[in-house]
Amino acid sequence: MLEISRIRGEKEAIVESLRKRNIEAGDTLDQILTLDKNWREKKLLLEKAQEESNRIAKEVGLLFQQGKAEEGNQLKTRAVELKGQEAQWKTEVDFFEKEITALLYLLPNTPVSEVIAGKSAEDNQEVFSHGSPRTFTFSAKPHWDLCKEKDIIDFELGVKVSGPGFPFYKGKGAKLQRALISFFLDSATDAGYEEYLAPLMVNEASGIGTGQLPDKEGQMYHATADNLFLIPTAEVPLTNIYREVLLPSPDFSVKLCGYTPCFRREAGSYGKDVRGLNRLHQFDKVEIVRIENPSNTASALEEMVEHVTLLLKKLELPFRILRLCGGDMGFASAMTYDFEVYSAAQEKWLEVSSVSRFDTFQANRLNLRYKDSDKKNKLCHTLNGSALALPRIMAALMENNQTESGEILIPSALVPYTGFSTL
RNA sequence: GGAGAGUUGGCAGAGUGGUCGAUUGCGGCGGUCUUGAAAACCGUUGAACCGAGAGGUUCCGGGGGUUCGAAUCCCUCACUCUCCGCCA
Repeated sequence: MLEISRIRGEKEAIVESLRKRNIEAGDTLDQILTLDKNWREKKLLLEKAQEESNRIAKEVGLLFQQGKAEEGNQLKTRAVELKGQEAQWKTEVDFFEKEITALLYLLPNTPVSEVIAGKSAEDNQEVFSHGSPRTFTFSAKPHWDLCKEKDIIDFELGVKVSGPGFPFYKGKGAKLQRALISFFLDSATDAGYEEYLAPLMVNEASGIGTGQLPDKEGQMYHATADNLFLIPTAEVPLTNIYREVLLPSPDFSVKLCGYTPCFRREAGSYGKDVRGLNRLHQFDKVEIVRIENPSNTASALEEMVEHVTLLLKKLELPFRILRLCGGDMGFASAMTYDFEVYSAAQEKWLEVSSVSRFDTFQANRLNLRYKDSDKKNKLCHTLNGSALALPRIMAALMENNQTESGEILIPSALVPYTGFSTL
C-alpha cells in the first residue's frame, strides 16, 4: 500500500502516475487527506488528555503515600471525568485510522516513469524478442494431444482423483518436470540466489503481507479448520520471511529462490484458455525474490530480466519480453516485464514469467525496513519474478520440438537432467 | 488428543498495583589506556506516531476488562516449550 507520508507530500504526482492505470485517484486521495487531518486533530486532543491523566495518576499516588487520602480522592473525581472524554477521542481516532487504511488498501501502486499509459494487453510494449516462431511442413499437434500419445501427462486421471486442473505427470513426463525444476534451481543458485524449500501453507498475516488478503482470498485455497491458505506462488512464503524485519545497515541485497507447487482456484476461468497445461489449479514454479536498497532496484530488475532471458535461450524457445502498460500491471507492481514463449501448435504466445518491482508497496504492508546511514528506518524495496513457471514451458517445448516422425526433442541444456534426449 | 509451564528491549534474564519504558549481564557504539590490538575502566545503546522545534503520546505476545494508576490483577485468543498418547 502507498505510504501516507507520500500522499501528504506529493499528491499530484501520485494522481498523475495512477492515470497510467486509467484510475482517477484525486477524490480518494482528497478523502484520505481530509481523514488524515481529522485524525491528527483528534489524536492531539487525545494525547493532551492522556498527558493530564498520567500526571493526575502520579499525583494521586503521591498523595496516598503521604497519607493525604482526602485530597487524593478529590483528584480521583477529576480523573474519572477525563476518562470519559478520552474514550470519546479514542473512538474517533480509531475510526479515522480504519477509514484511512481501508482507502489505502484500494489504491494500487504507482507505475514508475518508464511505464506507459494503456488500457489492456494490447498496449504493452515489446522491448526484446529472441528466435522466430517455428513453421511446420506437417500438421503440428497441440500439447494435450502429444501428452496423450506419449502418455506423459494424464488429465483425466487428475479429474478422477482431484478434479480438473490437477494433472498427473507420468514416466518421462514426471522426469522432465523434475529436470526442469532442477535446471531452474541450479541456474538461480549459480546466479547467487539462496535456495529455500518453503511451507506450502501460510497464515493470514502472510497473506496480508504480500497483498493476497484481504481482497483476493477467493483466489486461494483456504483450509478453514486451521485458517491456513495454500500458496498461490512461492513469493508469499519467501517474501514473508522478511515480514516485520529491520535490516541493520543500508548495505544489503537479499536474493532468494525456491521451488514450490502453486495452488490457484482460478474461479471463473474456463474455455480454451484452460485447455491442457495452459491454466491449472496446481502447477510447479521456481521463483526468485529480492530485497534491495531503493538505490539498487532498477539494476536488480534488469539483472532478473537477464536471468530469465538466459534460461529461455538455453531452452531454445522463441520468446519476447513485454513491458506492461499501466492498465495491464498487477495491483502491487511499479513495473512489470512479462516473458512470453511462442506455442507453435496453438499459434499463440504463452506467458511463462512475470518479473516485477514493487518498490515500497509490499514493504509497507510487510513492515520491512532497513537502517539508513542517517540512523532513520526506511522501507526496503522488493522484487520478484518467475524463473520459471513449468506447465507452459512444457507445453511450448512439446509443441515447438515435435518432429514429423512423431518424436519430441529435449533441448541439450536439459539432457544432463533428464537422462534422455527424446520423448 | 491429554496434562503442565511459559511469552519482557539485539540476545540472556529480573521485575506481582504507584516516578518501570522497565534492575542486571552479554552484545553493539563512543572514549581513556596502547606502537596497534586484547584486557580493564568510563560513558552510551529499543521502536512507532504527532510536532518546525521544545516536547508529548503509545508499546512488556494480540485483543478486551478492573483501577485515579497495570509488565504486575481478571477474561479471551495466538504462539512456544516440557511430559504422556498417536504417528511419516
